[in-house]
Amino acid sequence: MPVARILFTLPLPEPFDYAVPEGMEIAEGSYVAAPVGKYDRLGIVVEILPDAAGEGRALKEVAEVYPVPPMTAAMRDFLSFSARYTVSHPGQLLSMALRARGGLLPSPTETVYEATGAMPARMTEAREKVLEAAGQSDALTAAELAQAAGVSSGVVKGLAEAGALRALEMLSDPPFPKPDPDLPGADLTAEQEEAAEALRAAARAGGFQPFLIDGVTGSGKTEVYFEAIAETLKADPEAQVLVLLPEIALTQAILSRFEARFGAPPAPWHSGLSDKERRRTWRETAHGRARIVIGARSALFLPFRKLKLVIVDEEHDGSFKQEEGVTYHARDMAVMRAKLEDAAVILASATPSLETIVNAESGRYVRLKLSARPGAARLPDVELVDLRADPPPKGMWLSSRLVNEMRATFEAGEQTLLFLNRRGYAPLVICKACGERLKSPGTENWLTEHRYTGRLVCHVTGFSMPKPKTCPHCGAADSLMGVGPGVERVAEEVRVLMPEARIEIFSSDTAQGGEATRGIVERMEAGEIDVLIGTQIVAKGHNFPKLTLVGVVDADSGMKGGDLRAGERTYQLLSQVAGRAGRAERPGRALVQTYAPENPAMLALADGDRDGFLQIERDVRAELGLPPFGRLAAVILSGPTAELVDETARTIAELAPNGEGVELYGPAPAPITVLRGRHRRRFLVKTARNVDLPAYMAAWVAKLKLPSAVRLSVDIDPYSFL
DNA sequence: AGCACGCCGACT
DNA sequence: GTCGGCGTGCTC
Repeated sequence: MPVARILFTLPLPEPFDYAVPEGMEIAEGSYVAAPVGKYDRLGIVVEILPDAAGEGRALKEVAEVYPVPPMTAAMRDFLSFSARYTVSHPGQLLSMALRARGGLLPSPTETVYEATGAMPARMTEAREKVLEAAGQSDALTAAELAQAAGVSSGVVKGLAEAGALRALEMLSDPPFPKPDPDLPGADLTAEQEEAAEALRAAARAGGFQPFLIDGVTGSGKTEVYFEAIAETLKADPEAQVLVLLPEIALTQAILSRFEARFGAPPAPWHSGLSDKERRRTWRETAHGRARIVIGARSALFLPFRKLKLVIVDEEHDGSFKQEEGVTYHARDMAVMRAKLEDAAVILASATPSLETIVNAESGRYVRLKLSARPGAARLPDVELVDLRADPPPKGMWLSSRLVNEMRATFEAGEQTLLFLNRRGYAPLVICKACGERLKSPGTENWLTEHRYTGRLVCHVTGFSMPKPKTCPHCGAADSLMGVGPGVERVAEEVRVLMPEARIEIFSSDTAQGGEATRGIVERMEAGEIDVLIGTQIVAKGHNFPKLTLVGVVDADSGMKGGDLRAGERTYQLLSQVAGRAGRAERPGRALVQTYAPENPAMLALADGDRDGFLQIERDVRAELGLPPFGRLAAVILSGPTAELVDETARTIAELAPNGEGVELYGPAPAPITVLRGRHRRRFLVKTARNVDLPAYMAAWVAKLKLPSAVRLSVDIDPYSFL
């Protein structure tokens, strides 16, 4: 009997061996169930050993082979690579690829009803309503039909018995309609056509090839990559395409654009899907029938049969970084997946990340530049406001220059967006009597005053308390004072300066959940808001036609603050926020308030000189040996008490292997010091570019024996490290 | 992951 | 005397 070596979706130390019963159809990559201990568990066959391998061993038998085409070797390689790269267990990566277990079995069927045209012998009001509902839409189930007609499902049954409705068995997860790559695409400009042709040529040639589409908003990036999709689908009738987007960009609008171009909507994959929708997309992808899949970062782990093209749109977007559990960056993993699949990969952005720019300039990626189309929104004129020359009055934050522009904008019936990346009223509370700075318990984090809720909040740990009447340090009454600007305070200032304007705050405090966010966005679109004051939440994918002025309240705060990507993000944020401003006939302007107008990064910003700005960023990172010129990983320890975690941190620090070109920093409190009652400490590991960082991390972790209450997680390529 | 086995504290 | 806490080890 042959032996199947099976990797399970369990944290077992290695794949386990099972006997393959006579007559069982099994292959490498087969999805199987086999007994582990008491239960049958899900796994995949990673290897089939010859008959002799089972001799003299008491092996259990494979219980079941699922009727799904075996996982491809490329996908299995991708999972192994990802497990090694992220310093995670292979079984954990396999679970990520098997998120929709229902997809392993054929689609269930359901009974649906359609009108036969015959009238029942006895007609009632309820029966009429059902027949009317049945005539209006495609076949519905009894429950759906009854609900549409507002009657009980007994009426439907009665009509079926009377011969007026016909029962049909239908798949409850039907295949997706086939996209048609031969439908005509958009008319392309010469520049777009040139880019599209480069992509089409790659699709025809096949094989791994990475591209960057580097084009400003409105330059037609989507139309250009649509051509790559069309050519890929034409070149091979089995080829599949994966399009990754940030979760928030997965809107009906983008699905409609795909449908308009290919005559059918793509198969969707994101966190909001129901179980049914999820298993449908999974099954259709695994069988190779879903030809275009559009999804958020986790779609990267779908088991395609023949993946020939991967697109990462908005590749700079921070939400491609998975921060919990298995931490990965979907953009980087997408490139690796494409490589293992021998597929083309297209990264697209108006503000590419520095990593991607460096790859493009070194020639690893083919760069396709798209400039703005005539008539499309232009990037706004950016003007620096020197706060040393035009300081706001004491306790205020807006310069006279900015206020004058805001008034003029308001009088013209246009909108202003003020950008300040600080939630709440004031980022610091001090006591006028004794000078005490109020901090979050057990940390050095300042408490932020939130007037709206009347509380003091720690934005790092989530600690919050009502604002005390007296100073907790010296006991003085009414002595606590908020220092520095937050969006609430700037809103207060605008209310005083422009009492007639309609003002709203847009931050994660005022826009909890999609509902509230949509409300603000709709009011802004409808012109019901004159001044919107927002944190970085405003940068996300909105288009406000009447927005013509963007004011950056404190550009300096974004540039410092210990976060490696702060400068880069400020630039991206600003060009995105500012990019929303204005139309062709109403050009936008951006006023950027700064105390350092001579700072080269600020000057590049003012000139709209993205390449110059990136050059500065690149020099800084190269100097410090930071990504993409070096590698970073973080180790996070968490446990029930600070003492236990600190002690564990000291022990594991001593066990860190010495490595050439490896620097270890920490332990230090993690960016989120206390999370769900667990205290966290963090190490940062910085290595030279040529060091195998995952191997180093794995070697370190393997040596450790932690107290059971302490958990350790490794974050390769950490994104936030304030 | 789940589960069994096993060794110490307060209960019918 | 036992019920049950979770630390440790095992699953082909």
